[in-house]
Amino acid sequence: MISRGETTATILDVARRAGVSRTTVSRVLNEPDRVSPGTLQRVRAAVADLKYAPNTVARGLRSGRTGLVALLVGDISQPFHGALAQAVAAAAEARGLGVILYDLGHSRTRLQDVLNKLPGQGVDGIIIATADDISAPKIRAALAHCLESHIAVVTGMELFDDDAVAAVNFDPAAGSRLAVEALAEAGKHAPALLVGDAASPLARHLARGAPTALLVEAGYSFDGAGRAARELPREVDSVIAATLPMAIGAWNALAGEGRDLPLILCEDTPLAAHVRPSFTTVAIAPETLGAEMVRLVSLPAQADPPPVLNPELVRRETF
Amino acid sequence: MISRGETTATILDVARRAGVSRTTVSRVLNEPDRVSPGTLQRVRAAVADLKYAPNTVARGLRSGRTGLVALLVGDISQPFHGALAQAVAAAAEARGLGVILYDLGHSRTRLQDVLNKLPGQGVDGIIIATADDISAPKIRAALAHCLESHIAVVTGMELFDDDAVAAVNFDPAAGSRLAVEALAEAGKHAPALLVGDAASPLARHLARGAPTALLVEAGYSFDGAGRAARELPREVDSVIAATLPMAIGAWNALAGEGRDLPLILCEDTPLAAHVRPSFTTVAIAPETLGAEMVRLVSLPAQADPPPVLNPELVRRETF
DNA sequence: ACTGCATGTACCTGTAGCGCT
DNA sequence: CAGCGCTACAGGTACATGCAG
Repeated sequence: MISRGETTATILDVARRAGVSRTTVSRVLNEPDRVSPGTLQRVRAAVADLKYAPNTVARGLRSGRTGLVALLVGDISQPFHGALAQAVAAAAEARGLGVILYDLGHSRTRLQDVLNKLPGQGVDGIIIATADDISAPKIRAALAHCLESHIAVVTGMELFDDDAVAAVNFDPAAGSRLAVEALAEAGKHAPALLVGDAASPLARHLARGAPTALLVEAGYSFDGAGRAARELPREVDSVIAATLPMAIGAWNALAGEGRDLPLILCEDTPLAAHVRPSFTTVAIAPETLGAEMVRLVSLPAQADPPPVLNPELVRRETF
Repeated sequence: MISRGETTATILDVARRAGVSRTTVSRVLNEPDRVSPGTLQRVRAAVADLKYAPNTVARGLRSGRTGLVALLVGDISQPFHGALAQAVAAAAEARGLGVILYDLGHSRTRLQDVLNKLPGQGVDGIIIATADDISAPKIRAALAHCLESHIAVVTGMELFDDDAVAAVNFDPAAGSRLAVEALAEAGKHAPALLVGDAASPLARHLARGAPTALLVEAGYSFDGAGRAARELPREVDSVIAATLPMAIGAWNALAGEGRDLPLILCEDTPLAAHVRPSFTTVAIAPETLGAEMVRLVSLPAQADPPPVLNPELVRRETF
């Protein structure tokens, strides 16, 4: 049924068919203003006839831009990262960019390996969408090499102070602060803050916004959060959780013990609204984050500072 | 991208430093057996000295292989697709391949657009991990074009009978059959089968394995499944659901009406085990599926037929 | 003539810079 | 200057050839 045989058309085929040179075809594609209407039309007809699509590999070799962006996520199987990847893919598509996916599994050595490999891969930009600590010297060195190779680098939050690396202007502390305030208004003054890795920048940011909260490290898993929740001191009267799986794990563990503490989740994902119970969140929509990351990565290095993104409190069943 | 003469060495720099020709350096990298031990060592030393990494764009242009595989998913924000993407990324990494992510949003026209673009993108393979109908003539034509361009194509299940497109040897009907049998043993003989899109191959496969079940189309969303569940006839005594969000939506809707029907979910994802209630599944682990897809896509076209993957019943709280 | 190893050169497909009309 | 073409690349790999033993 599906047959093979013909080969794909090159720019030369189009040029011959339209009776022009390769250069002219190239111009029709890249600078149409500089081509006369007549040739424009003939070339475009030839392009359509032959179903010509420029070979991005060849283009990349000559121009130095591949139209590819690397997306580095901590763990793509987590609901939030899935939603974020979707947003990034959509925003990238809108700008004619492709997205290469790298799942880090929260591993620092893996991050380092990937960063070392990327300059040779010919990507135009790197989006680091992990909340893990990436300040190790070897990682900094790898990042520096990427920047030397003129690859734009963007992080999802302020991971370290370095002007060369753009960061989305979103402070997780604003979210945890909002959560603490909302809980306080409801008379809850002793929240626990459940984070995956206490040493991670995300955890430190969240803790900064919730200085009164009891910081608890629970790993990123359901079970870890469940165990941590069961060991929460009696005086803890509410919970702020970093990720949805952790929130679910903690909630189920507490419910199993008959403890019904209000809980606020610090990330937004469609699932949070639809699981039972649905989770109250303070967060930024993944769509917003993804779009902003892609915008930053495709921007010239020293552009105006990114706009501040403020998290929003969405009340649902857990608080 | 990579600027010349500064930080990034080319194969010519290595060749000069080692006192050999470019060809020899190339061979050291690609066919080390064909190089004498002495030169091998000298060239490798030069490579290390200059921290040389081959430019994959240039390599791709000449060799026609880029080491990139396109992963087309129906909706990456769905938990199952996230887990699958993770598995695919891991398996690809193990074979030295990169993964370009395309989110289709269950749109046929989007699939068509992507397939039309891929031959020019220089990908070596395409993994179609959607369960949607892809048999439209225009899509077939686009697929044919990909195959003509010597791009390997793999689907996650039998989407149509075509030898040129490899498919994972997994029959969803085996899963739904298993589900029906398990329910029957428990005295449940009138299950409803909740699918996202009744016209999709997945739905048809599942229906084939569960001919006695009432087929209900619910869209892929929580809410759609909830509405569909509320309208289930009284005689329905159990539910088989295609996706986790649908299972959650249906379960919550039924619970809201005090109806407590046993439910079996036909896809596996970590979340299924950890939400409350945890969902009984008949499925194949995403890791297995992902690994198999990558294996098939990196195989020569007419290799031996893929091994049969059999779904497994995992009992949890919903049945 | 056959082997083992290295070299030379023609590509792969576009785009940049400059030149011509 | 507008409109288009020529040619030299970009950085590798395929293939044919060269040259010892």
